[in-house]
Amino acid sequence: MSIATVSRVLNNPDLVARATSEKVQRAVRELGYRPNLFAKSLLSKRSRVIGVSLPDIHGEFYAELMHAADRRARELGYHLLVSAGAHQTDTDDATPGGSFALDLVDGLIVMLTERSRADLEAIANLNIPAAVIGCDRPGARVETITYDNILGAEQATEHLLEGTPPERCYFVGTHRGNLDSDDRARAFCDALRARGHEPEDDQVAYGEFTFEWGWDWATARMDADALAGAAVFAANDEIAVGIANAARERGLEMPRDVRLVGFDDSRICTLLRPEISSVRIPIPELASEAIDALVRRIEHPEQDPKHTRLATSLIVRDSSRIGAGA
Amino acid sequence: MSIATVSRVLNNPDLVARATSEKVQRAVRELGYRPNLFAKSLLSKRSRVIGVSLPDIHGEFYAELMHAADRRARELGYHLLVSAGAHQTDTDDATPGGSFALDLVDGLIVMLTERSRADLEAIANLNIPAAVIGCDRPGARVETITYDNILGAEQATEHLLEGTPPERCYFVGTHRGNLDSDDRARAFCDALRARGHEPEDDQVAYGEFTFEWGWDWATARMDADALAGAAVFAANDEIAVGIANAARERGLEMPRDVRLVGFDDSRICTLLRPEISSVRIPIPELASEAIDALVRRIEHPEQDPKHTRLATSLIVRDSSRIGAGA
DNA sequence: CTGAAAGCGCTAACAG
DNA sequence: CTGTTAGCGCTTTCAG
Repeated sequence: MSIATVSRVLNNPDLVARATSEKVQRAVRELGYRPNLFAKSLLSKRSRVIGVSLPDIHGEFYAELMHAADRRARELGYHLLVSAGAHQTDTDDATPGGSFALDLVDGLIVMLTERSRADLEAIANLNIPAAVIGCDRPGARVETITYDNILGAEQATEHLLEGTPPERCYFVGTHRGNLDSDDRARAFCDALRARGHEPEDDQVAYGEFTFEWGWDWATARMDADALAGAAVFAANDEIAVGIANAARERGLEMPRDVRLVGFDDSRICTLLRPEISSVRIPIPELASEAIDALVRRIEHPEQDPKHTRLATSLIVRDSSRIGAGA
Repeated sequence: MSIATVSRVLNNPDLVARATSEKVQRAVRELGYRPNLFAKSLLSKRSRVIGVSLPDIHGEFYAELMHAADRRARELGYHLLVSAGAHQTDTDDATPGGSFALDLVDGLIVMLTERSRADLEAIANLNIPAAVIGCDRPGARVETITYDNILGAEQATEHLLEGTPPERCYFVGTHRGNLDSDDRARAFCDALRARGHEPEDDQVAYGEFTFEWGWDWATARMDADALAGAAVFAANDEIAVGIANAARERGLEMPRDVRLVGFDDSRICTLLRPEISSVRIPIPELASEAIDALVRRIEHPEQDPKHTRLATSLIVRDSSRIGAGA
């Protein structure tokens, strides 16, 4: 019985006689034989491993995304190699450990959150099948999967504008240059302009994606006695929670004195009282679309990259509800 | 210039003349040459990839653990291949995709949370370097890293007993068979017994690690008018938050009417008002100890496996503080 | 110090 | 249908 026959039994069972096939299969089972993947990959140039490069993003988002991505990947017979920030080290001086993963992996999913980070071009130039989450540009030679920040932010702002005059509406974001926050800020401003109000400088604030920043912003406004009667759109839920807690500490009630909407629709929104309105991002879909897109790129490189954008949707809860006085 | 020389330049630079070495290095840079990892691994039997198998645990814990593990792994030149539940499929009928990862990986980190899941023996029998988080047994042929549930639960219970009589103390856990919850329940009961009180059946409840279960448990107790004056130790923070919200809904105040301690010290504890006392697990240490242990096992298989147990510590906040009336 | 040659475990092409 | 052979890209003897 030759070694080639064994290989055939394992890969093209039809090319081999029933009798021999069964004999081989039995032997395989008894000896606990398992083909060496390195040898296999050396030949096929495929590892069935997908690399996932994430920024150092907020815990819950990361966990949900990875969970769904892992699920979809294993359905398709792939495994996930993760790293936070692998992509940076690749574009910088390539450390042995840093560039290492690229050669092991059939393709790369990169989540981009900053305008300054290595952009789509750089990723396309890696010359490896790639799918980018969170950033798109028509004509890019990589798959892109985004969520519609503008849509969600528009809905949130319109909702606030229904019960609050434009000059009393505020946007509290993270630093300029963050792709999500910038989009949301823009949609917020556009919605105000559509009502004929040009946003003042102090209506749009830039800080961090943290509880503390939300708290500090709200505290500063209250010190100036300028929060009561306002409607606030926070660029994520952490900021929103900071604002909510600061407001309550000072005796302001939601939605009576302050109306509040967050972004991400994370677990915390329904754990606080009142529950916090937020814009939902379909994270599981985001993850599985990214996996599907990348696998398509890996297995059918001849097809043109697709650019997918997922809808977001405002979930209205008591923190911003009109006529839900305490 | 021969191919062997290039190999030497890249791996044993000292075995080659300065001049040639530099010529090669320049060429490498200019041509963007990168060694094929599959060929390398085929020879060395090493991929510098660590597999991480996680149960489907709560998001935040998972995210923190992975984050710290990734960090430590890359410091040591390894990459992380994650999957939730890969280990089950390996012990069950080995699907092509399921068993696949084992051959690619230099070692495996498995987090165990259930008594019924494939245990330490099964993992040791995989015949691959392994480190287990969350479960230990003296003499096991794998590295184990655990956190001291007993210590933290003891501290929590003692703290509650300082201000509340033993017969008014309650433990609210997840289903029996969960390693963490069972340990914490046991420590709770032992602490009560040490005060001469044998815990009643209704003082220890088993449900799920969810907000809803905490809410339901608290609601049922309040329906029986039996929560006021109680001190509750919840097996995780989600349960604790459910209890906290249910209690507030019915006008009970913490810590005046109910005292509450959770477990995990997650973000939510400091976002709610009052802030929730909780037992802290040192997740980053847990992750890096696991990586270190596994890498030790991979690189020095001759050494005996170590069994590490990390301390936990009670963080007292307003939800349980004695004399912190509302 | 450098080149030639063998071989890691597998699959694919080619004979038989 | 099955065995023989070549070779994937690298490291490592072994000569020179």
